[in-house]
Amino acid sequence: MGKVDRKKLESEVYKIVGEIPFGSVVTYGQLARLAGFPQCARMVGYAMAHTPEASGLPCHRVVNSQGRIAPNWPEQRALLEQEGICFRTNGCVDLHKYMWKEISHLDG
DNA sequence: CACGTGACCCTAT
DNA sequence: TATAGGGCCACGT
Repeated sequence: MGKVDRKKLESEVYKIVGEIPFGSVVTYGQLARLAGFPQCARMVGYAMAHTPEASGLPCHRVVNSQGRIAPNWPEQRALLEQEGICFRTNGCVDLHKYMWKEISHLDG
C-alpha cells in the first residue's frame, strides 16, 4: 500500500459533504469510510479544516464520533442550531437523532 | 531526516 | 461515566 492520495481523498470527501441534507450531521469516521479511506479519519479532519470558505460546502454538518463540534470554531454550533439541531448540556449533538439516516448503517 | 501536531477513532482501565 | 494510551497519516518546521 502506497501513500494516501490526498487529492483523491479530498475530492471524494467534498463530494459527499455536499450531499449531507439540511438538518443532518455526519462523523469524520463515516466520511472516511464512505470516501474509501477507512483509516484516514484524521485526514478528513485536515481536509475539513482547510475547506475553502468559497466552496459553499456545509462542512458545519461534520462532527466527531461523540457529536462534538470542531474546536476553535464556535460558530459551527449556531449554524447547526439554525437547522433545527439541538445541543445536549454536555455540548454534543444527539447523533442518534440527527445522524444522516442514509448512512447511519455505517455506525457499528 | 526527525519530531511535533491535529476539526480523529477505538479499546482498555 | 471519565481518562489514558495506542494507532493512524499527511504536513510544517
